[in-house]
Amino acid sequence: MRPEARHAKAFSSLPLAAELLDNLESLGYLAMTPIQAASLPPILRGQDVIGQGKTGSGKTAAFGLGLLSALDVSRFQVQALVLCPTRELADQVAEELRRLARMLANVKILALCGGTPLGPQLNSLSHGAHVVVGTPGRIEEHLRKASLDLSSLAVLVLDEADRMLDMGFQAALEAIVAATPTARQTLLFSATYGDSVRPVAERMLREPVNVEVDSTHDERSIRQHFHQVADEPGRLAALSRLLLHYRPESSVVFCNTRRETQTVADELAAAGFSAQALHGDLEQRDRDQTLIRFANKSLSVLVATDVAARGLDIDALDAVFNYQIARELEVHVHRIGRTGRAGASGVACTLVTEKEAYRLERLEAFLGETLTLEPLPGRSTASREPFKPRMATLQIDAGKKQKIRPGDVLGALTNGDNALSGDQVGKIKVLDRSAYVAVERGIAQQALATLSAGKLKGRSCRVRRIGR
DNA sequence: AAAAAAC
Repeated sequence: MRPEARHAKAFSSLPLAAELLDNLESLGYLAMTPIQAASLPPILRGQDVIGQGKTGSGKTAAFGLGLLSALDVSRFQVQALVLCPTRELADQVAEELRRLARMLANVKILALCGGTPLGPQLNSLSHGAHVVVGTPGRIEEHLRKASLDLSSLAVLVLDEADRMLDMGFQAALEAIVAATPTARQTLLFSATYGDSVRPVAERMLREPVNVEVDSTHDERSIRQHFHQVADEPGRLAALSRLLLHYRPESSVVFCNTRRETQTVADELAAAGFSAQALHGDLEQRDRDQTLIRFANKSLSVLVATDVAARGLDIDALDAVFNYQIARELEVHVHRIGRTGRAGASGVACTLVTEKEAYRLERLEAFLGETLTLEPLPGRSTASREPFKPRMATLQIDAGKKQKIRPGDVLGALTNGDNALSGDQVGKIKVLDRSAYVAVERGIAQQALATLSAGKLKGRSCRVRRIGR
């Protein structure tokens, strides 16, 4: 047991249903994290809460347990809505809520995001749901079509609340909030809150309780380095040198534009790195597949816009590289928070040109630390090879491990996730070095997410890399 | 001023 866990409070001290407590125990959630211990009592009393806690501090379970406790499962109406700023985050939150709700009978949790066909969503909605997790655009569209009824909503959650409250989401958010009862409970959660969001937040909430736990990242677990580069070609050379020096198995490179993300990913791939781009211009199925390959460790370097800055929960991310320094200071905090999660150590390197020096100064003031430019590490990277992911193994039911190769078809499995209906069947096929559920009856996308989460109708299914 | 999010 970790020393700080000694005085931590147990979930059993809260007025939670026995099914929830049993499930928490089976999930290995022993004690509450600080943000859970501070926010759950007011949440369970029905109060509005503005929660602030560093990335990976357990915010999802905090509001998740709150909203699940507020459900009346016998009423088949949408009683809780969670809004997220990216589709990937919404999917991840829905998955975590399903994990938390596992032992509650018949709780229906639906993810509604753009980039996926409307038809299946309309069909699912017609069968009813208790909890909806989604992105603003698609939720607004369902409201316009009257396919989603929020008049019985009891709990509204804004995840990554400061992003949800900024200008770009304003119109959609207002339309959605207007469709909910004013008597609802409203919960805001984020690692950062810019100054501009406070007044907007105050208007949405009623006498909110402010819960704040260690506002930013854990400085001890993330080593930050700043390196000066002369010009744009110098940036790419510096990045490739850093990748050869640290040789991270999994790392994210953040760029400030989609275009640059694509260029850098292409250049790295041409130089022999296992790199792919992730940004909002890509098809959703490409975004999903890239993230799954990254999680499976068949892809080593993810070159991304800030679509991946928040929430993205990939464990064992060794390093974050900022190709440019982020435009917003809060975003920098979210980006580097992708590494060093759950106590693991991580490194965050930021490339800075002379022109961007003023951003470094602002960051210094924001973080309240002295940030010094260091020379690039690793004098002798010339002879080093880029990190290459190896062959993967597939393990089903903790049984015999199977080696998998590109093109292999491993057989059929029934998918038991409650997001899918009936007897939809997918074949596990291997593309590249990652396991993949082949397209059959158009369910590939959801089946993919389920496979990577390790759930296939009672079977535990895990994709691992061999060696090292 | 860029990114995200709707077809």
